[in-house]
Amino acid sequence: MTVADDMRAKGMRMTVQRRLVLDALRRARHHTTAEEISRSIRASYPQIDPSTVYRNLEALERLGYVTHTHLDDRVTRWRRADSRPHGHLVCRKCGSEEEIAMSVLEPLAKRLKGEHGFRADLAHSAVVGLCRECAG
Amino acid sequence: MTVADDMRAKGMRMTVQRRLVLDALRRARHHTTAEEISRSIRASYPQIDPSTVYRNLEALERLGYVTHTHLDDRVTRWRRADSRPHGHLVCRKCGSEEEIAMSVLEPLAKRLKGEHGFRADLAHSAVVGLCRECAG
DNA sequence: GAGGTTATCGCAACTGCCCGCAATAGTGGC
DNA sequence: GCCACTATTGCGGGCAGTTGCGATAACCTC
Repeated sequence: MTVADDMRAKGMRMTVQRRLVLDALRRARHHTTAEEISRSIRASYPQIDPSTVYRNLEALERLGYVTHTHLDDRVTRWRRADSRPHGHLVCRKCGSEEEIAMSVLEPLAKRLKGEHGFRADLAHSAVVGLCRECAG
Repeated sequence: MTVADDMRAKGMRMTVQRRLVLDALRRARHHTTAEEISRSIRASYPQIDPSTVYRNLEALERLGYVTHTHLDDRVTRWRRADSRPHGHLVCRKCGSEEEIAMSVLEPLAKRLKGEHGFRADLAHSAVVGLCRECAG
């Protein structure tokens, strides 16, 4: 089942714009921003509006093809859903970012599930704090 | 030592705008938004610019008088630093919010400190996921 | 392949928030 | 009190992202 088929099966349409967003995400090897995707598409197809890119990222996310993460700035980071999930440590002072294994976050997820029935997505937002250097 | 003295000792100035922001934060009993603070101040002092409110919230945060938290929308929540810290569970589907004790988050903070030397502020961003009802 | 339905698009305007700049006004020293 | 210094302000404009709307174009049916 192709992405296009999956979309059609859900009453959605496979448009050129959608395909371009998917391609851009495939080319980007890691986290990307909507602005970056928009810019790379508009280099070849300037008539495609940034808002279309945003809406398509959301649509693809609803279908489970992409996910997004928030670090400690105002920019949303996007990645394909089939890339390996991981957590982020972001230093609020120097801005450094470190990726950490989900296994580190697992015990908290388990506890939230057990005590609150809450299915936590701990890859969704970075853990903010002070890195080793800045904590002093 | 009053807030004003503390500010002066750090080379900052106690302005009417600053005092109004502090007062608004004192009146608000829980999380507030900058927009809310701005609106309540501008009701009486319409000449005070929203950007001034934002800048003052940041200044007061640097001094340690207030902190902010991110739930799962684009709005920053502010509260006085002397209110009891706590975590948040936010459901990405129904939007429900639940407050949780910091003790639940403590073990992760301890582990991040031990394994990565990272001093995590786990009250800074909400844990996003699916609540008991939406997880099904 | 033509036609009708409606998901999606491009556009323009808007949001919460941030920033540069010239004008203003707290502050410490006299 | 008055002055000089400079932190802070209001303002205009920018940024990432969102939304309403009329026009367009994928899709299904025949």
